Amino acid sequence: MNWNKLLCNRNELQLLGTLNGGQSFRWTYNKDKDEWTGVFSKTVWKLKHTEDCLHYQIIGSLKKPPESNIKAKTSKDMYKLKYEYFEAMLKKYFRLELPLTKYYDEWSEKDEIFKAACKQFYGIRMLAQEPVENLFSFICSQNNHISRISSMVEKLCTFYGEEICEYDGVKYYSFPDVNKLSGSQVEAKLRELGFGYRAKFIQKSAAQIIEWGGEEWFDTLQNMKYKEARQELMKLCGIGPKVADCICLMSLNHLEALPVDTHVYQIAAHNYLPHLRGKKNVTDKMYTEIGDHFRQLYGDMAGWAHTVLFCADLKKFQTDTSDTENSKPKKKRKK
DNA sequence: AGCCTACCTGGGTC
DNA sequence: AGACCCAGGTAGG
Repeated sequence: MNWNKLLCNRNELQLLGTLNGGQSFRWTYNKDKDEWTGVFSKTVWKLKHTEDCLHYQIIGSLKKPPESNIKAKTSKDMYKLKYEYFEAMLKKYFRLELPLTKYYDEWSEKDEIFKAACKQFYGIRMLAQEPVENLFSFICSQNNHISRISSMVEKLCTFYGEEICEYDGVKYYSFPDVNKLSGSQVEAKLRELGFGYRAKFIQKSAAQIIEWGGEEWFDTLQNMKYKEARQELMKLCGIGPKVADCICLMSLNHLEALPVDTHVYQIAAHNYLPHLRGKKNVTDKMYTEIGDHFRQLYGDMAGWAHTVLFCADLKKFQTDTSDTENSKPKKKRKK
């Protein structure tokens, strides 16, 4: 199979931070080959980044390029059509039309802390994910570890998605459609699979979304103002302020949405809002204050900027803990 | 409105 | 070895 490629330098895209930074849970890295394998848009992708190009392969797909009007379809024409179609999907997923280096410069100018943090964390992109996958993945994320979230997302795909292809002895599945998750037996099955109390949230939210128009409901959310879309999402069972903001930011194109979780709270309290230090948990009031602070600082793409900071705070990306340990919560020992 | 606490589960810590 | 704590939170009181 041939690699296709797109011009894209390292400052414009870093695959590690973007694909393994807690936005999507479906990418795996092959260290020996320096390749990423993952699924989005019912398509299995393989990605690799060299100095100035993003290389990609289509391993398998349930999607078909639209029929063209070209009369003489040579195999070369067909090949070209196919790859134009998939390349457009890839560009959209990574938002490659947006000039990231320019944004980094702007955020650096507005904030010295960002300027220092971003050096090691160049090329962190906000993916344009599919709302359905994004929503159900982040229902799974609550009060949970990334390793367990990933395994739960894979279970959803294996049990309720469609098989796309088999490659190197591994079967790949699409993320399920909403109606597949809305069945009355879904909660019991997910409980059995170890989803815990999230099982009910998934089934109830899916049923509610179907009632409100299915996947088209997400289109209406995209066209709303951020705050309105957020309010609508929070009407679903299992979606609170944080997950609603994740969905707004990651799949509804509301880039000012800024999810405040324990990490972001720690960053904010340590570096920006000292009066919030030492609180036991994030109240609604604090949540709003932290979000508004960053929106005021970075402007209308604050959520993207915050994701870069979030990445810099994630333990797995830290090569040296000495410069960041103060941003970590102190271990409490209770006897 | 704003502050508690229970909640499934699995991995890490002491 | 066993009882904690904690994890990209949320619903219900």
